[in-house]
Amino acid sequence: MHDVAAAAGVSQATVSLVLNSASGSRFSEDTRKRVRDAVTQLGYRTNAHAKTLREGVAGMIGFIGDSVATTPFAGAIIEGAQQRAWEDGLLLLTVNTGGDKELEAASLDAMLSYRVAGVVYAAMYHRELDVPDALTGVRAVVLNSQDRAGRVPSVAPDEVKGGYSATRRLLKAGHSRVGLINIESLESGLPAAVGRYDGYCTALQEAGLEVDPDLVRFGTGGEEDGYKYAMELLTGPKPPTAIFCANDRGAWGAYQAVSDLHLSIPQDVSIVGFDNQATLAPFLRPGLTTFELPFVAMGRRAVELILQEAEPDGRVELMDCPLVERKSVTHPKEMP
Amino acid sequence: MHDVAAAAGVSQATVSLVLNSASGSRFSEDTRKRVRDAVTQLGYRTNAHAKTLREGVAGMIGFIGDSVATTPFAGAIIEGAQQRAWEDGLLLLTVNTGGDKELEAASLDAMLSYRVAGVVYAAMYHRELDVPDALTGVRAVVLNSQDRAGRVPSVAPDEVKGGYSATRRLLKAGHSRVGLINIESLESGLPAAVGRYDGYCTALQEAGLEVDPDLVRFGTGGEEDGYKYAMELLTGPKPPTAIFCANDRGAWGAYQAVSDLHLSIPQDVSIVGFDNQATLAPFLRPGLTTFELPFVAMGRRAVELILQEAEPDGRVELMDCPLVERKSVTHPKEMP
DNA sequence: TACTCAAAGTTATACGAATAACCGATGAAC
DNA sequence: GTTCATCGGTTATTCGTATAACTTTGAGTA
Repeated sequence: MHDVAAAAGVSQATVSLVLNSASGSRFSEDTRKRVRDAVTQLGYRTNAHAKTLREGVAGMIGFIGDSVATTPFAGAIIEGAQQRAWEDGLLLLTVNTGGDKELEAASLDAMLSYRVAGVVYAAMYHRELDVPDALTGVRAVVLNSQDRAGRVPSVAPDEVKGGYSATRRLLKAGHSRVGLINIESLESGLPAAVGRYDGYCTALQEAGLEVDPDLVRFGTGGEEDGYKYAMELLTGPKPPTAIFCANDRGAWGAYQAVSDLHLSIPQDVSIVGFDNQATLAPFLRPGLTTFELPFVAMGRRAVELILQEAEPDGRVELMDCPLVERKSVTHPKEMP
Repeated sequence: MHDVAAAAGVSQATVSLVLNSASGSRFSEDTRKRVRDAVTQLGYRTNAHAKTLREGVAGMIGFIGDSVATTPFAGAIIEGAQQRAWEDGLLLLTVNTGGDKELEAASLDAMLSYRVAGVVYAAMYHRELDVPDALTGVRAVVLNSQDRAGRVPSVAPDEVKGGYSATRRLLKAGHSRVGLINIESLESGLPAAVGRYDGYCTALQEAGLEVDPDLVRFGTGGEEDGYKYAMELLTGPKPPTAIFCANDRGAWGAYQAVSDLHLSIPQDVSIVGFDNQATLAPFLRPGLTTFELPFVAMGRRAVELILQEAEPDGRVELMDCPLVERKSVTHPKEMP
């Protein structure tokens, strides 16, 4: 900047003021032009560190993920966070810890050394977690999970509503025997498993139907469980006419079971998935009707909370999972 | 740091020297203890910007990707880059441009303002690209692609060797009629399509076999093409006993075709894929033998090139695609 | 006793930008 | 003819750290 000042024949302060002050009338047009010319000619670029040093806080937001970068469907979470950050001219300083607590602490430390405006602490899957102590000193948001201690605000998908909507989708099509293949046991405490089950029950009860334990299965989220339990349900005494698979991988297994039974989707059995897994759901035949985890929206929202002036509390903000309509749902056979 | 100095009853310089100097014998043990106590008591954390300001270059590396974060199988590329960077204590400043050239230029500018130690310019898929001008002023590496102008060094998968190895794998199993379902036409110029085809031809010729155009198909990379062309090849006059699908999605389609023809993999036809797509290849039945794009290794290598002292040239560094052995290959039927 | 040397610190400065406070010249108002 | 505002800048200082160069003290040595 001194070089620019010298080249333009003005003082360093003038350069700074010309480049930054919004109210442009402070200096003569001639001077401003000389400054700008010198800038382009010298290829001058401002030093963000000097600026940060003076201003106290950097134009960066820290993003710590456990395995977000390597988890296919969660990469979008970074995308959303980064989009929103950039709208305010901020960059993202990202670290993928792979679950390594030591790396987590060390990199968080490094981020704080860079005086980031805040830290997004993102998890690969929705759960309750303990945030590192150092996080409580900064503006922080837990993403796709919730702080067990309830001190840090968080943004997470609304699993209950998701399970409710998925079940509603099938009920609305006319089904009254709706199976559920869940991704985990309720004892696991996994919000996705518990919440989607809750939503399922609520939707049924609201429609005046009972929750039939014979129609509910708890697996481990793999497609082999989807296969096994779909097989069980469909070959049972009173088979369901529709199945809500609490994840797309399970739905894939269910597709294979339906195929092996020489039945068709959706004519013989309707299926709704969950996750809208990009590499799977659109490519199944027929395309899988499913619900999307709002990764981009959640990433955006988390950054937004950091940018907000308001003092954060430990509130959990739940976001809707939108329906992605494809071809795997229709009305049951017996209904004309 | 001044506060720490005051609390410890020493000068700021002493604090700095105590905290940073490796040769510890400069100060008395007593003083050093007082300094360290003051640091922990005050919760002092060094200001990286001040440090950078003095030293000229930041402990950060810029990472610009077109859609890397949202492309499922390429997230690993960030992972690798970040791992390697962290080994030298550096953080990654990441931006996902989504192909937006304006955003790309602006964010690159911001990165340079932060005096990053270098910039990794990563592409979602392997191609030839034009790097932004501003990149030539910094230490930069093109990742998963190549600089058309040849000025910036790059790291990319060795497609030719990949195609060669895949074909070899089938030849070694005893097949002599090996089909190829490619992901794109040769005219597309797509390195993955051209390279894998080259490797395929080389392997055949090396084995004394001719490249039979009737056994080669060019699709667009979707599973529907895999289905269609596998169907064509297998119902043709002289069907292949093995097919090399130049991507896993195509292989998935081929699986479906084989199933529809009431044939079995690998008994009736062996299949080799490419990409080792995490959400697909391990879950097909039987598991798909395929080749892995070395994303983590490439990410690591790119950062390594930036960290290296050596003055970079425009060299293209090709990295091996390792074989991931599963269950979709065996010897042909007629061979006992 | 005078001199050297090591130990244990301290002082001063630079990095690059932002900005509060100041300053000189010109023209208008009273 | 003095005052006073305005224009168009400049000077000086601050942020937090690293480090070259210097100082002080005390012990050892010739």
